[in-house]
Amino acid sequence: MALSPESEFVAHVLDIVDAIPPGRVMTYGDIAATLGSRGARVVGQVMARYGSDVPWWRVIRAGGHPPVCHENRALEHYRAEGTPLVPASVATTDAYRVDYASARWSPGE
DNA sequence: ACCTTGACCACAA
DNA sequence: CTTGTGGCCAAGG
Repeated sequence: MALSPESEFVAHVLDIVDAIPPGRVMTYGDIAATLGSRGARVVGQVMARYGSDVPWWRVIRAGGHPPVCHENRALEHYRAEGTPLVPASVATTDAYRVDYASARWSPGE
């Protein structure tokens, strides 16, 4: 449910994600802000439904970690593209996290 | 017009 | 670190 394939929102989101260069990432919130909306969740839903055709691994959450159920797949892409990663400490449940401070990208850069 | 669902975000304890 | 709470937006029922 939610979001029609013809929606401008979907087209815009996919366009932005597709424009993210290798080794760079954006957060759902940043994409939403770029769209002029604060609907970070809507962006997530677009990814969930239409992300199959787009480099979704370059879209991460605000904390620097990829989608909860896709961290393993995303990691392979990150290694292949040379995305700056930060190895997590042994005491944390997170296997890794993206160096968001260095890898964050803005459209038109 | 109201309620439910989400690959979310930020803050507080 | 973990939970909880509230807020955000779009579409379906």
